[in-house]
Amino acid sequence: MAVIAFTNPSPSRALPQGASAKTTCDSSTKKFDVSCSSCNLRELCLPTGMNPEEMRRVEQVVYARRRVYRGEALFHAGDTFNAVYAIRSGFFKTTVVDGEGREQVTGFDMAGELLGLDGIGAGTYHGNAIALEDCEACVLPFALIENISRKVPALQRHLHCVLSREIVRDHGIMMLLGGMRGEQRLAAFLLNLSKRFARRGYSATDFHLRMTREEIGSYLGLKLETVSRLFSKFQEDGLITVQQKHVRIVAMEQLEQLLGTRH
Amino acid sequence: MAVIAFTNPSPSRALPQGASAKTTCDSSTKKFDVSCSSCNLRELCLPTGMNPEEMRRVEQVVYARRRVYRGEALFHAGDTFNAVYAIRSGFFKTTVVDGEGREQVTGFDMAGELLGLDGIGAGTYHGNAIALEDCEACVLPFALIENISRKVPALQRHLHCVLSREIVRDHGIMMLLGGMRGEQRLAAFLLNLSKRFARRGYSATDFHLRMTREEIGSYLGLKLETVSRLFSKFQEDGLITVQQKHVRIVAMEQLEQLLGTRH
DNA sequence: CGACCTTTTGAACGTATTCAACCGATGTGG
DNA sequence: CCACATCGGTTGAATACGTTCAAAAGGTCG
Repeated sequence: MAVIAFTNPSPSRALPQGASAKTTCDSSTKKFDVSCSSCNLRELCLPTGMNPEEMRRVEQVVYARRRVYRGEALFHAGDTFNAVYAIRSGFFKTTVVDGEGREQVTGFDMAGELLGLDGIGAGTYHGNAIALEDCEACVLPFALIENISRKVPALQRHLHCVLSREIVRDHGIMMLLGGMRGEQRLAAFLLNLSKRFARRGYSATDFHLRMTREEIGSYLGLKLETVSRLFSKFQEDGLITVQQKHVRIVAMEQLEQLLGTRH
Repeated sequence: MAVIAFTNPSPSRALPQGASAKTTCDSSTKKFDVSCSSCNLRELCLPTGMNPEEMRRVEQVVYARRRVYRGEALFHAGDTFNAVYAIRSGFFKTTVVDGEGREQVTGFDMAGELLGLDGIGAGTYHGNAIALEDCEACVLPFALIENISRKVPALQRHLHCVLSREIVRDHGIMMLLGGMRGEQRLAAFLLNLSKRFARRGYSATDFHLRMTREEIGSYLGLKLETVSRLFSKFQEDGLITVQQKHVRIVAMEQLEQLLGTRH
């Protein structure tokens, strides 16, 4: 039923018919029985307060699931944009590469978050989404989202909120990169991860970093050596303990205070 | 006719009836005869390829115009979100302020660009929009945009593109802040301004900066003294000439090459 | 004209980078 | 199963870049 998505009912200029094959015929992409209503990421992905009929329609948006193994890309910059992806499990990084080949990590994304929104405007994805561990994602053909959101205002609103929040999130990162010292950047990063893990039912104080020091550095506008030094310093100062990729936040309060200090 | 906007036909959760007064009764806000079709910013603001009937509906979105004098705010962070604004004339800066009172400039905006998209998600604006000179903006009540975009797919698509492009723009700034040296940041800034002025029919090489060194610095993650020094250096190197706020790009090529050099 | 704001420039300082060496964990092939 | 190669991480020392503090000049506006 969901296949009608690819007859592309929207008047969009950037979603050629033929291109859908790329997303749908991928060997790792599988159709399945949709049941967003029973998905435990429901409250992260979906609008609230829909009636059963609306819920039924919104579930049509989820066309398939896709497995992505560690190191593989969910999509690359320049790929034709057909769908956005909702992460079901696993951990991604998103990156952009500029004309000179400089790569920058723009985000780390976990279950319940949406990837690919940067592709709507140009018809091709602007950045890359790379799996940092084995992942599973729901494929949401964007033409279908647009189509159904015309009929289900709750979905329309939800989409707009998600897009807007992405902008707000980016502003937060700009603030971090533009105005904070290394210490504060790393503190902000750890606290942000902590909050998001907690929201998903994991420990807020004890977690496993899935990205390298270099990736953290790229995200925070620091070199990997600097990140490493800061981790060591935080440990010496009794704020955290680190062993390789395992981090434990020992003094959450003080970590938060770090953000408050001027320069 | 456009007044129906404020009967708020959408099921949105964040647009209380009463709040509309704030936007509409402002002394500087005036109703007027809409004519997007004859506006010379048409191709910047509007979707292309609409039929006359669609055009008529989309024009309903423009509820009023608002004058904002230099130094005044179009909106402040925390204000109730009701509308996004299309800049008709003038120059704005957008800023965000974090919990500790640190302010960061997130963008400089000129004619044809949209402000306020950061307010959709939370129902209140996330940042401030301050006029850097006397400005005029079209008031586009967001409930109305959502309503009409349900019926005019071209508008829906346009909105999504605008939101997505804003995300892409922010990623560009993150890249700039995260991975470039001061020199490159300022070069990127000047080239970006140049392109946008050119697009609007102004000189690409000769323009007037409407923001202070401090605002440029905040935007670029540099201190005002550094910005000043970089301007001087660029002048010594024969890339530009500067006198206060007037900039002339002398060697566009070399300025572009600056972006290409590693660190 | 005078007060104030913005900009420029200098000198000392501090933070993060660079280069380099080393360690530890992981994974592969003999 | 161990040796070896590789990758990621840590740490040190020298350096570079941008900041900070300070002073003064140039503009702008009442």
